[in-house]
Amino acid sequence: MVRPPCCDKLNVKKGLWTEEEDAKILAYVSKHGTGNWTAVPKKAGLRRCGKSCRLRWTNYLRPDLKRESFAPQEEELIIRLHAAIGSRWSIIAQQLPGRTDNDVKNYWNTKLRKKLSEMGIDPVTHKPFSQILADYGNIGGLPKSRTRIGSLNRDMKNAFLLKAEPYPSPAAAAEGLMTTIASSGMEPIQDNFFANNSINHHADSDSSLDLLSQLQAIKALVTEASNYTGHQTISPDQFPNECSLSSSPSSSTCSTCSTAAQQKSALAFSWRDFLLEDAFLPADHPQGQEDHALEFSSRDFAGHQTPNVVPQSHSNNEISAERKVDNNNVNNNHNGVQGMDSGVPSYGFHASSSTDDSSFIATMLDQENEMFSEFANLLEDPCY
DNA sequence: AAGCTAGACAACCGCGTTCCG
DNA sequence: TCGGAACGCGGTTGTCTAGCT
Repeated sequence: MVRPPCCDKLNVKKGLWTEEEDAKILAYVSKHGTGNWTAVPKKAGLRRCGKSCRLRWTNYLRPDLKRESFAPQEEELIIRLHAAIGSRWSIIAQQLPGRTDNDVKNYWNTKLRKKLSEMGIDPVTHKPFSQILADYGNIGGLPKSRTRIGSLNRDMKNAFLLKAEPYPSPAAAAEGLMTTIASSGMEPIQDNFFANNSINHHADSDSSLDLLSQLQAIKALVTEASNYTGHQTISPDQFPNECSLSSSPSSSTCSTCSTAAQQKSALAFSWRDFLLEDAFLPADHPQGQEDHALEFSSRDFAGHQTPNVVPQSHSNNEISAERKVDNNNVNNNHNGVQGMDSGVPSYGFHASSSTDDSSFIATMLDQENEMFSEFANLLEDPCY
């Protein structure tokens, strides 16, 4: 690959940025503004690639960046958006004021992916692992993708072979996340979006959604979020660490929530709330009746509000210290989502106690190995 | 106390898209 | 219309640090 001209010099510095370099970037931007990043290194007196300068500014130095840890509601929104549009981190980040795509991506890779895996849900497809394995039995219509299978392997490993499981059981893990959902008061994604749009989404939902559909998904989800926060976009102030659906005053004033949606209580959450609706849902499982207004264009997103965040100046250490506080807030909210199994399709997977795990894992892995050997040729991806 | 490991996050890389002459 | 430069994005890697043995 041909390096960009700005990076063509052998003496371009790489690696972590120093405070001096940061100061130069800040001084330059405050004086000249952003843009023409290729000229920045020279004008700012930096031995850095312009691309690196832009990245440093975008991901770290920008004054409107939020430094605090992700709130449960932000977490929830990320999960839902990821379920809707996949790893379009920049789009997801746009719905999280003060967060960069890099932030969201890192948070997903380090926290959320693992959390879903521990719940027995494939973070790529948002389906239970057991169901994906079952899909292999009907492999005829399955797209060949080593990536997805690799992900499955990796995430199943996370889910079942962790040496120290943070949760006493998958059910507890699920409960922790479900409680997060309950506190956010949001609706299941498939009810509010997929079920109401004639989008043919399959296991590989990422590729089956066109841009407009993705934007619609975001719109619906963000609208949902704002219904509970009472604001158009989500700002830091709108994310209390703890909240309950029942006490959310704005839930009754929502303009786009359907009656059916409003009738849902916090106790109505189920496993499938985290899954993409698909053809495998039991026939007797009626989809949501909500009919969210989705008549808008992609322009709706162009006017995304810029967050009004007070500029902050943090050192790396400060940020690290702040972020380390976060995790406790995420799972400490076990405020009584009971009856996880009520109304929950099992998909052949049962959140089990630890005593059942070994046999369950063995069964799953045996099944996986069997299918891999049987369909090895199909699983070969010629692209690699 | 030293070494090891895993988690968190910053930064880089490669590629696709957009812009502009 | 075309080609090069700039920009933006997503995946991946590197580095630092805290916790554990």
